[in-house]
Amino acid sequence: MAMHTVESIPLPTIRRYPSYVAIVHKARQAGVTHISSTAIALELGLEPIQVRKDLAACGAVGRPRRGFALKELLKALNKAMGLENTREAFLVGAGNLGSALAGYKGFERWGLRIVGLFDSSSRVIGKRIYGIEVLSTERLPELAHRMGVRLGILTVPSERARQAAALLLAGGIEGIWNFTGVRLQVGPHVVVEQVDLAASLVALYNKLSEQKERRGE
Amino acid sequence: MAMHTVESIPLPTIRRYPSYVAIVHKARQAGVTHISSTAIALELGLEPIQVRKDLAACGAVGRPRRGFALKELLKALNKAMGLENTREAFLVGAGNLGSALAGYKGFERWGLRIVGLFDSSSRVIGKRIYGIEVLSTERLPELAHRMGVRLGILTVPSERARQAAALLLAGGIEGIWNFTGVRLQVGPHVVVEQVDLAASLVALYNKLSEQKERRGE
DNA sequence: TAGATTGTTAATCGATTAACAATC
DNA sequence: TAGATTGTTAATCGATTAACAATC
Repeated sequence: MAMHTVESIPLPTIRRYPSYVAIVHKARQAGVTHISSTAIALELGLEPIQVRKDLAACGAVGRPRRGFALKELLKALNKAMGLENTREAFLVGAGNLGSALAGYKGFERWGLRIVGLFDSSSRVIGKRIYGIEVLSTERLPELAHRMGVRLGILTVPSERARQAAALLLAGGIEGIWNFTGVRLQVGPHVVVEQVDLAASLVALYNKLSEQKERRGE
Repeated sequence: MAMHTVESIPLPTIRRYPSYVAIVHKARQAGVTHISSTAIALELGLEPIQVRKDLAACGAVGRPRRGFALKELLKALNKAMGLENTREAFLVGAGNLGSALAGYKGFERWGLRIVGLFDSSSRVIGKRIYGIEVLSTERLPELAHRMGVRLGILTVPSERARQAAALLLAGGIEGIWNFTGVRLQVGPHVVVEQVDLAASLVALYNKLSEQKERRGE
């Protein structure tokens, strides 16, 4: 069967899609049926041409003078983001950040469901956090296989990052959402998305000082 | 006084600096005095040439055959990141994520001290979170001015993002670390660093499916 | 000395932005 | 129709990567 290869969408474009979705929802609630790239750009502080390029990438088609039909646009964006099916994830490290993520309802909207919490500390194991019991990390690999869970969320202290990642890999996990600053060594079968708060903080400092320099120290 | 303009460092480079610092610390504990770009690259999964470019940008100078002196390198990195002085921040939105950030000790290492917690919900106001009392958001602008706080951390639900940002701006804040998905409209005097978890999650999905495609569906 | 490593200069690559014809 | 908006094709820009001479 000849499968026509879908043009792969640049990652920076993909990252902007959630904010486009937010705008589309807002427009829907305002009662309109279409939205132009200009309007989206204005709202997000982007260039209209960039919005059009991004939307073209997901296959959305607009109409001159009207813009993009909200319903169609939403469908195209969701499809491009891979939000058609829900994904289940295990979270390792039920500390402050881990608990916060486990308690955050908003991820359901982005197709993520946290179905297991793991920790290595006996002070936490057995407790319930937002209705989910915290299990010993020892049980992770077997459960991951049995439940067919493919995503891992890593929120352990950085000293334990490697160790925890090893458990996820042993469980056959395919993708890791890594909130530790540690760069993980994973094989070619596994992908990692890094959320690096230290990097972000330092970027903020830099923007601040650049900005001050711009207007004379 | 003729001030020689410092070459501004690319943001992607700045964002990698914290992970370089982590490697340098690790090397120090291992008892060595120098480290090569090759060694750093190997550890982080980068190209040696990129590491050298990055290190050159912060003014670090290495020696052929030896690499970079850890002590000097650390000093140069810290300076480039602007970590010489500590920065105080107010956090708005003492929910799950906000509390987690307030409780995270690791930020001190990156020069950040959270000195005020604010929330609009009377169920939270007056409570103490990790030793800091949660105050009413109403008091934020005045306190920010009085205490000279210049950084704001935004962890409110997205519906209240604009409103909370307005309070920070009223308080004369210069930089916002924004954990809401909402793109804030701030004037030219204020910088925003976005931590967009939805964007990150969607990027992870994309990497997953790209990866699967690469090895035949 | 030989060879590993730095640092500079040039080439490549990918994303953003610009220009403009097509369209409703 | 006139004019706003799309979408394509080309130009620009910035970061990454390559090539290689300099250095210890």
